Amino acid sequence: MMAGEIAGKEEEMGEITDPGRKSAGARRSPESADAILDAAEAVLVEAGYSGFSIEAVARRARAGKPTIYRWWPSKAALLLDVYQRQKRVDNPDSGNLAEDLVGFLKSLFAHWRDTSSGSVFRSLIAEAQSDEKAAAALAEYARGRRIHTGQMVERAKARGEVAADVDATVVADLIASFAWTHLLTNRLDEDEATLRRTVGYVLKGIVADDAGDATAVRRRRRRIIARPTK
Amino acid sequence: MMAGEIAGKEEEMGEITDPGRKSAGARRSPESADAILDAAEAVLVEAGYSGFSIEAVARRARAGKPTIYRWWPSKAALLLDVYQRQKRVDNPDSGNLAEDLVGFLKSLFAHWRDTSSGSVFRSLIAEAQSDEKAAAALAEYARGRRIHTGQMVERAKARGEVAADVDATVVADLIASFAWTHLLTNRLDEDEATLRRTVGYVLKGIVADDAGDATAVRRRRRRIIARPTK
DNA sequence: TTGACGAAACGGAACGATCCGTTTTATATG
DNA sequence: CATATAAAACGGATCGTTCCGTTTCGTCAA
Repeated sequence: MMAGEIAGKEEEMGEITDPGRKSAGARRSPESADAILDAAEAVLVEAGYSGFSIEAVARRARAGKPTIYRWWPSKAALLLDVYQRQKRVDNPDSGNLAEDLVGFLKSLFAHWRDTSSGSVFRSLIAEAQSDEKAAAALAEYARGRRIHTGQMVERAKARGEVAADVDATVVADLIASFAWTHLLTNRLDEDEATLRRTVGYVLKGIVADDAGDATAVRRRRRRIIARPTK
Repeated sequence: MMAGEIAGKEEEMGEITDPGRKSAGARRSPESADAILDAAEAVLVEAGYSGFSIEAVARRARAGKPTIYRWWPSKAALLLDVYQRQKRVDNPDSGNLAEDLVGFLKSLFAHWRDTSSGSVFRSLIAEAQSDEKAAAALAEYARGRRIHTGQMVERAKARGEVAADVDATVVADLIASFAWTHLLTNRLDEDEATLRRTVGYVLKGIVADDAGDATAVRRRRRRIIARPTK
């Protein structure tokens, strides 16, 4: 589309005013792009986020800095592309939401821990605190993931496992928040019992069963209270 | 007392035409420490995290860089002290956990949004991704806050509002995680309805009331499933 | 078809600015 | 005298940009 528009404009200019020859020139090198992305990942793995710089990536990739800046305006943009090219964690679909959510967290933590994706993503979050464009891109990405993760909840709603008025993206936000802070605070080795307990609290709540009349009244009114305001 | 002393000194210094502080001589200067912490906060507010540097803080505080490095080994350490000197958000104690948690989130979001503390804390989280000491300090701080926030849940347990076997720090972790990601993704303006809904999901869960026998059985077994494994 | 041409991309080098963490210098104070 | 301080300076690193020579590509004329 964009390239086609530019080509069209060039032809118009050629007909109207200037018989000069116009070449499209050299093409971008996919090999260079891949080498830069590979190098970015390698530098992050080997030198950590504090050792990550465009200079280091350029050196590692045997690429010119202007080449990197031509395609990626910032460190954050580069990190985002590195993260985007990495494999995504799938949503389990076991027919049971607790199993799905626990399985999802376990897979996500293992993925973040065992590959470079954890380092990439936490670096990206850090960059987003000082780079507005990165912050916008991260917010957009997070929005998409909330919808995707929320599909597990939507399926549970369709199965009648979860109340019909539950907002799946709010639940997904809770689960993702829990994962993010675990990543940011070096807790990707959380034990499964805690994951199960946490998921259990979200699914079944924490209110007491036998607290007495006050709680019983509260439970009878639960539907009303939880009714959406929008 | 302190402010009065400084005010007097400013008048004296104005007369002398020298804006610098008096040296405390062969003693540590509390004035310098305060000036540095004040400057750190001001630089962060005015220039954002991307404009925050030890160089800028030194310039602003009219302090030598060695002086800063003598007391704070890193940007993160400085940011942590800036955050620690700021007012803490109190735990509401209304006798109702939902109100307490919603009130807590509202206060925390407002605090982070309306003062520099939000900028400080998110910068600190970002620093913790590249500085191991900062990461350890942040983890320690987060641990303390989980216990503190968990007191709202402990009180609810004592009231019989929350099941006795609920781990208060896990609940606090969920709430804090939700807050952290809101801070990191520029969502401190979240509407109260969403806060209430989120807190509601944690307190009362999201499972369906009338899903049929499967859910009823699950509810009868809930106590067993939620039994702690440790 | 071949060769020349101009445009664009490339890697490497260099640039001026800024910051880093450290050392040096001059001054003030106990 | 010993110590802390602010200011200045230091060598090194990175930033984002410009410059340079070379390569690649599409176009055109012979």
